[in-house]
This record gives sequence, C-alpha cells and structure tokens, in this order.
Amino acid sequence: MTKPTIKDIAAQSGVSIATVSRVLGNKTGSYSQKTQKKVLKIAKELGYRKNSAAVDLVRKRTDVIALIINATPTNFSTQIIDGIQQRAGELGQGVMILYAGNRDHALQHQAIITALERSVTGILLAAIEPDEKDLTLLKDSRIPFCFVSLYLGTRDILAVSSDNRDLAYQATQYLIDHGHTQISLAGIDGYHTGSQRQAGYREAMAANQLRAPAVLPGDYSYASGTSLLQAVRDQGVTAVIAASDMVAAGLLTAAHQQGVRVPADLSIMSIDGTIICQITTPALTSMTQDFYQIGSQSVNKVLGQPAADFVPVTVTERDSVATLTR
Amino acid sequence: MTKPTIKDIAAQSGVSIATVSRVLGNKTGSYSQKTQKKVLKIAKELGYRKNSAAVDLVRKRTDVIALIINATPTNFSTQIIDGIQQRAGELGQGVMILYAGNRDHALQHQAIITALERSVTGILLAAIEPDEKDLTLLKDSRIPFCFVSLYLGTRDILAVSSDNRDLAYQATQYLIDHGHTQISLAGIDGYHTGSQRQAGYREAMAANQLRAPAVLPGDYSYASGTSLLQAVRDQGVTAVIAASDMVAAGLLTAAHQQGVRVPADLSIMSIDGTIICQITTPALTSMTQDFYQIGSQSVNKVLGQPAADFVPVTVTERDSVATLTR
DNA sequence: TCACTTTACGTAAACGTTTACAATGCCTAA
DNA sequence: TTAGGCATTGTAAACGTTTACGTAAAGTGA
Repeated sequence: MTKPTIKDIAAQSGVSIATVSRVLGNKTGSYSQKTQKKVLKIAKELGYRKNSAAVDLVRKRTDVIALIINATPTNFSTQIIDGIQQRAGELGQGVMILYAGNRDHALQHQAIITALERSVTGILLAAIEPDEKDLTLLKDSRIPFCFVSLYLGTRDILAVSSDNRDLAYQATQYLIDHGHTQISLAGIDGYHTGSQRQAGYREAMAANQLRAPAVLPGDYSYASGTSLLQAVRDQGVTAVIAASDMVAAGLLTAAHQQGVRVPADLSIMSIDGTIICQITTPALTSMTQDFYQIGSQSVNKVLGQPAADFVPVTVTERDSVATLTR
Repeated sequence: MTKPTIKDIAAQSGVSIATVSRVLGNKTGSYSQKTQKKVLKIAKELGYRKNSAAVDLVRKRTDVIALIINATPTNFSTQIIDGIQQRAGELGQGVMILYAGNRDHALQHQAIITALERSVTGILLAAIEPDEKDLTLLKDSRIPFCFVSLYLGTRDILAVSSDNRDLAYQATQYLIDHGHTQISLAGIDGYHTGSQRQAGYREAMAANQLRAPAVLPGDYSYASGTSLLQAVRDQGVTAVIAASDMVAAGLLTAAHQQGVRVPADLSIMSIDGTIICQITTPALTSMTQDFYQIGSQSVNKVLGQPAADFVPVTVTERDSVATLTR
C-alpha cells in the first residue's frame, strides 16, 4: 500500500522504467502508441504521482520560482501575485510563495535560504528591504533574483517597480494643477522608495516655485496615517500626498475625528490605488500603480526575458482632492 | 565552480561523506568536536547549501506544510498566514504557500497536485471550496489535509473555522438587543458557510418571534455589497448583517451614494472584523473572527495535535449600529 | 589482564527519477 | 542482398543525501 513509483508501473505493464519515464514525460517519438496507452492506463489505475524530489534531484532544476513576500501594512500583494502567477504559468514555471512575516528579518533570511536550498529557477522579493547579509547571500548564489515593487537604485540588481520619482512628481503636479500651493508629503520611509518620492515631490515643487515643507516620515501603515494628521495640520497645507492607501485611509479617519473636512479643508492624494480607495468616504483620488504589470514584468526579468524596469502609473480621480480657485 | 556538495566537504576535510552528513545534521554523539569544527569550517568556506531535493528523496518526507489559498475578495488572509507560520515554526515545519488564483478551479486542482507531488507533511486549504474531484484526490492521498476558515459539515474531514451558526446567531441577537426587529442578512454564499449563517440567523429571529426576510445571496466581495443595498432597502429593514467586511463596505458606499445614513437610517453589522472596519466612515461594528487562532489551530489539526474545531468569535462595537428606542 | 561498552568513523545501499548509450528489429534504397 | 536509418526499447549511471551496519580504537570495570 505504499506510494506507487514508476517501478511499479513498469512491472505491471511489462516495460522498463525508462520507457515509463518517457511516456510520462511525453518524450514523443520515443515510444509506440500501444505502450503509451498501456502505461498511461496503469499509471492512472495505480493513482501514480511523480516524486518531485527525485525529479528535481536528477534534473538539477525545478521550474519553480520562489516569491518571498512580507505582510505589508498595505495590501497590493494579491495583484502582484496574480501577475506573477499568470506570467510564470505562461513560461512553464510554478510559483512557491514564502512568507517572511511582518518585515521579520530572521524569517526573511530563512525564506531566502529555503529558496536557495530548493534550487528554484529564480527568486522574487516583493516589498522586501534586504539587509547586507541577505544581499550577499543572494549575490553569491547562482540563482537570479529580482526585487518587486522596490527599486534599489543600483543598476546591477534586478528590480521592477513604479518610477517613484516620477510618480511623486506627477502627484505633486496634479495637486498644483488643481490650485494647491501648500502640499505635504506624508508617510515616507527612509529607504530608496521614500527618497525617490521625496525627490520627485521636491522637484515638482521647485519647478513651480513653491516651497516644500518638511517631509513627514512613516511606514506605510494605517496607524502611521492616523498619527500623521496632526503634523500635516501643523504644516498648514491644503493638500497632502500619502505614501500608501493605508496612510491615506489613516489620515482620513483622523480627519473625520478631528472635524477636518476632506476635501474641503484638506485634499488627500493617495499612492497605490488599491480597492481601499473605493471603500473610504470620500473615495480617495490616487496615483495608481499597475501591480499586476509589476508582477508579470518581474517574472520576465528574473527569467532573463526582456522586461521593463519601470511600470507606468496613472492618476485615478476620485473624490478626495478639491480644486482650489483663488 | 559548481555548487558544492557534501562530497566536496568530505574531500577537503579528509573524512567520509557520512561523517559530514552527521555533523551537518547535528547527530550529536556521533562525531568528535575536532571533526565537527573542521567540517563546519570548510562547509562555511565553500558556501555549502544542502540540496533539499536529495534530502527529501531519501527521507521521504519534507517538514513542510502546504498552504493553498485563493485571492479572496475579503482580506483576512495575512492573519491566517501569520497564525499558520508561527505554529508551524514551533512544530519544526516550514510553510509553502500555493496560490490558487481567484477561485480558479484549474489552479486549485493544480495546487493540490503540486502539494502531493512534493510529499508535504500536510495540506491546509484556506477559504477553498473543494469540488468532488479535489476531495477524492485529497482523500486518496496519504497526506493529511485540513480546511481553514471553512467547515464542510462532515465530521470526517478536518477543518477549523468559526462556528458560523453561532456567529450569525450572535450577530442577530446583538442587533435585536439594540432594538432592531427587521433585519436582513446579505451577501451569503450557497455553500456550507452560508447555510450555517443563514440557520443561525433564522434561529435567532425565531427565538425572538421575529419574521426573517429572504436572505440576500452574494459572494463576499465589495461589488456584491454595492449591488445589494437596493435589495436591502426594498426589504424595509432597519439593520443588515453583511457576510464580510467587504460586503459591508460595499453596502456602506452605496448607502452614502443613495443618501441612506448609516447608522441613522440603516445599521450595518459586518462579519470578519479586519482592518477594513476601521477604515470606513462610520467604522463598522463587526462579528470579529480570530483568524490568527484559526490559522494556528489548523496547523495543530493537520499535524495530528489536539486542536479546536471552532474558534470563538467576539463582537467588536464600532459606529455602524444604532440603538433603536421605540 | 580480559570482556565489554562506547566513541568515532567508514562503506555502501537506498530513495525515484532522467537520460546517455546500446541494442534490437524492421524498413528502405541501391 | 546489403548497408544504413529509424522506431522502440532496455541497461545502467547519475543526481546528493541519510542511515543501517560494520569496525577499529579507546575506555571501563572487575
């Protein structure tokens, strides 16, 4: 009653295991129709399932790409996963997701090691900020890796993301076009993504001869948003760009609680454009990232296919930005 | 320049591969300190990583549990994953997530097959409605499996979830306690979860001598919620129980658009209690499920440890339910 | 000293596949 | 008739580990 192997199939169908392997592996032209039918029938009867470990061992590769992902406070992940899964499937690769907890460094490291030990075809790291140890680990392995939705700023490391400089520039310009001159940027992190957004924001302000108040740091979370509203108010601005939908939602709730009307008293421009933007009242105008594309392009990239470094963003107008008339 | 194996380590340290294996596998008591040090040093120098395929093959097991999950329109998944990951780690198991798309039957089936081929220790199916084919596939395998956040209604299949009958009963009773007598149930699916909730709801209504209007079917999604508001209004109720946070959010947006005030004109009681409930205006009162517990208990269950079938729910009072005084 | 146990290590089989190579029989073309 | 080619199959090695078994050396207690 043990799990059947090709040996069992071979025995029962009176052929060698090599032939069974060829039939099961669809090596067309190397077996007769008659044996094919026979082998397939018996395989089905026995409920045969291949042993991936054995296959991987002899093949020395897996046709699986590993996706390492952490529980981001923001929730774009399913779109990214969809894009990855879809494109990977087209290229004959399976996807194994390794969960790295909530920016848990130990788990993150462990996930990378697991991927390496499994000899995956490629490693995708979604919204992961690597530390030096992780990075050398990845570099020293023979396995290609690509950061997803996070650009490290160095050309020699694969990455696919939105162009955060451009994204922030567009967001800022959009608000300026709607009559805002005093604009905050809130919830920005200390990594490359954050600094790029900061740069784009400052550029746009400067290009319009506007003074940019100090950028308000945060971590993309809802809690970050709620706690940031006071600082935004203190800056006396008419509009704020939130680093994520969750930050925007947090700002919005806090605004409701403090009697600040959105968008009458304060306009909010969100970054991400997930379904969160539709759920809030008012609905959040957003710089919408194309996470599906980011996912599928990253698969291309990690598998050595031509792929974009940056995926275009779009403005999605909803109800959280007021047009100011002087 | 090929990937180093224990053979390489053995050669360089002048011991046999067996000894290397023992040192690396921490089979304490079967090697001397001196050899241990030597082997470990050389392993590190070479950047040795074990080959999981080889290990799995010879061991005939994996110490990995597979989590098959689909992109639910609702978003409780990260909490479940956290619970699973945590408990699995404690029990020495890794977690490999297989993504089944958006209730995509083919992907779902494929994911199960992948898990079986990998000889995982156990299979967890989160929010997956299995079809007959999948179910026999799972039953015929030697691998234990457990449904997560979904109870199939048959004792012989492992599952961990909230007690949906009780959950709906409590929700209904809560509304009744707050003076409501006309209560809808909206967004309910046609599977076991839905019918259990329907049963609990009807029971509570009956116990209070109240007439229950027809249950409004849906699929747990935001879109489901928005499209359901009209039907709810047509039923002329003062309160509605939404099948998920997303449904509740959809109802709420539609209410805003149609000038229905929540909770003044209509009270909404949500089921799930994810962060979505905090984001909306007003914040949604909810029957809150303990997804983390559901996750960790399901690990226990699939690994044959004692575990609960049902995880308790709690009422989280927020701002979407009005108290009616006659 | 002897008999026995323990420690430390090596040998070799086994896990379930894939695939290079060889072998067989048959067919075709000259 | 023969040489070569093709279709089909089999044999056996290889993949990188773990582990049962054997063994030699060293320790132990009388």
